[in-house]
Amino acid sequence: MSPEKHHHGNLREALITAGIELLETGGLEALTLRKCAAKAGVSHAAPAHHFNGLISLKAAIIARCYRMFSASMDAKSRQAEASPRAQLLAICEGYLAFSRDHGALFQIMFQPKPKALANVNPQILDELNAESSKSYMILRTACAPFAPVGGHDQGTEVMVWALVHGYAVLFANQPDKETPAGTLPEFAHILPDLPLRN
Amino acid sequence: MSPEKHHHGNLREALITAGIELLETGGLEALTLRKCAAKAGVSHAAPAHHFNGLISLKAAIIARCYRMFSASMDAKSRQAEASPRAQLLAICEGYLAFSRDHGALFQIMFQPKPKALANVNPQILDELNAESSKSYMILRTACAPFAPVGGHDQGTEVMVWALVHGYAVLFANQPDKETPAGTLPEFAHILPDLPLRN
DNA sequence: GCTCAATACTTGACAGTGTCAAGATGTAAG
DNA sequence: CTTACATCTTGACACTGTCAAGTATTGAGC
Repeated sequence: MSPEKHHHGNLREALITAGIELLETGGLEALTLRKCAAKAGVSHAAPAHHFNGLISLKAAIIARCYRMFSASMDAKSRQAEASPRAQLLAICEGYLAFSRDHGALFQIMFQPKPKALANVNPQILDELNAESSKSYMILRTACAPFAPVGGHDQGTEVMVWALVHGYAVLFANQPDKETPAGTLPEFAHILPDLPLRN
Repeated sequence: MSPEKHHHGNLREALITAGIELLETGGLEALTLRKCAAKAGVSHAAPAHHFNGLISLKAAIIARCYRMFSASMDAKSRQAEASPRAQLLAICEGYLAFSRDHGALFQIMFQPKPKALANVNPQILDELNAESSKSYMILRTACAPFAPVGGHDQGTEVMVWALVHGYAVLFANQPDKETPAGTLPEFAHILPDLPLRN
């Protein structure tokens, strides 16, 4: 149970940290099992004893990314005033700030993970689902004060999520890319006016 | 200039077609230079004479994908009535239908392509930009009848694009994934009411 | 018809990648 | 001390993209 167990200490966390560093500095395709192992100072096959292949390491990395993601939204939320609209905008600004400041992390989080996810350790998968649910709950809570869009229970959160995620993917996440013609409106200008409940 | 030039004929187009087939059947990571070459019946190094590396083949594939993408939106547009709202919804339905029916193509189209794009043949890059601009113009035309959202010139098209793209990425493109809690509202229900110009 | 240069393709190699099998090494319990 | 076990290393394999060198086909000039 002690953190200093064997040769290395806690290799598991070191590999996740190494992976995030690789992503931040080199982008999506810089993430490699062997480079993570080298960065952690172990041999190329060492990770296999902690992660069920590359896909499992990715899942563990993504789980930690979701924690940073939630923190980014929470931080903006705390800085904003308490009105529902200000809170919702703050959540979205946290969403967009993360996609801007941690582009590669944002990409791997929402990159479609194919059937390969079936091979990952159930414990890691559970943690991943828990963290992503937590992030979603932040958005959902910020949407709760507003009347349901389109008369559908999940209408507001689906609309806001799609809007902010599309904005992030198309514009915020790609620093160079501008709107095909002209300047880009700020997100606050394209978020529709949402009437409050009741 | 004749289409039957050398051993193979027009290997260039055959490689693009092979790549699209690989994507459709095996997903993003099934696309491989060597598999494309094998599918076209040539040796593994043959593509190098037509494409400046894998990234150039990808760019050429994406250009063809944009053509299919535009066709999908155009088809829905022609089936719909002429009212601005019906036309805009039809364009979006074409957008979503493509993301559903050609998930891997949709993914590679909007996958963030890193600095590597600098290495692709300028001619291929021009074609890619031309095709993606054509697709964007379809959306822009459908947005034109509506008053600018947020008082910004590009407000409407940016809002609609972000909304439909986010919806596609988060829901339509991932067949299994449902909204985290409950059922998913249809896109028509989350597209806000947009007042016409003037 | 022949020569010759250019184009299209093949073969072979190299450094990477993920993954597996087998062995070595340290840890901890009996 | 011994034994079982978790951890890590070494080595191999197939696969990837890319490069260098060689071969074959095409087409133009004469």
